[in-house]
Amino acid sequence: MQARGQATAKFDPQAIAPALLDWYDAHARKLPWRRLPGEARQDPYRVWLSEVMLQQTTVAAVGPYFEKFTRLWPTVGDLAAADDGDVMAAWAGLGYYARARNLLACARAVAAMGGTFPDSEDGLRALPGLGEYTAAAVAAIAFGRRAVVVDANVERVIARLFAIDEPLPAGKAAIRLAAGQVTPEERAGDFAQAMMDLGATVCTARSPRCMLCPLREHCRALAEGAPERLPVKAARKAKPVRQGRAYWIEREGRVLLVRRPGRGMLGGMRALPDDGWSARGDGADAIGGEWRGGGVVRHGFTHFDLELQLMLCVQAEAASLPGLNDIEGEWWPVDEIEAAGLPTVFAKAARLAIAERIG
DNA sequence: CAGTCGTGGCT
DNA sequence: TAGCCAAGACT
Repeated sequence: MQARGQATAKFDPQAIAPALLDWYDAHARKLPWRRLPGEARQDPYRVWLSEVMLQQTTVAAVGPYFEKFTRLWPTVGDLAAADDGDVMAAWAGLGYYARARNLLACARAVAAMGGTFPDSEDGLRALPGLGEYTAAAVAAIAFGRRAVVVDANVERVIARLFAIDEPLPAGKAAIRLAAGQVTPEERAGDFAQAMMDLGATVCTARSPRCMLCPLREHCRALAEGAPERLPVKAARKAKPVRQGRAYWIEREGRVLLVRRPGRGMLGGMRALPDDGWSARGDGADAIGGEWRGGGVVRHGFTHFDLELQLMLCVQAEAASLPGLNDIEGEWWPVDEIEAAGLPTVFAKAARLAIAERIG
């Protein structure tokens, strides 16, 4: 069964960290939130901010947002003092908006503690938006703590190294145990980042580049011949398609925008009025006036696909629209719609509306 | 445990 | 193309 001639005899958990750290010293990705050459340790604020942004989000997507946030709010105290709407608008397009709400709550909690982040895993874990992963990551990367950092990259690398084929999420316990066995006492932060670099560039989900892997001699899954098979994951449920309507109500070059409730789908974000496709309604569907269809926006969310029918009401005067006064909103200049901070689904709808109202 | 919660890129 | 996937947290 040793089709590729890899020696399982070399399987040695103690050899993994040194080999990986050597590889990291030579191949670490240079990322904006990593310490600069000569810096002993990374700024906890920047580590925390990047880790929250990177939750379920790619490095490429995070880059511009990290630059924007650190430019607008260089310290956790600056962020704590920021206006909620400004922060939500700055987050627009990055997704999972509960992260932005928790980000502000966390910044304010830290500010209330004197502006200094807790330096222990337990202390960090108690902050809003920091779960098991993020608390461990910040503790290790920013504070040099020996913490076992397990994200999807680490799960994949460990599942392959140890040939753990118990399906996730049930297999997380075994993976975490194994991760603890290979996490070094020193340089735990570098080790965590090395595991994630390896997972992102070499030990990838689809077609792992095992020929380039510094741990190939230590990998049971490779020795068994099919590393891409791991980790095993439970099948996903099919996504339903939901229908909805959004309303573009414009007069004198301004469009009516609303603020969505503070929790739930797109919570806290600026938006177009809609008919309740996301379990809410703002009354716009009851407005009388001259409406015309403006095309359909298709947008995929995590657990459903949306077909959003855009409705346009451009030339009517506000006073002539029965029911409009029932909506709490703001008239936003259409020319500056990019600055409104709309989530992507509504940004798509706005682009379509602007194209439609011209043609 | 299982559902909720975005988005863009890759295969 | 359609599905899969990503530095998860929260309820």
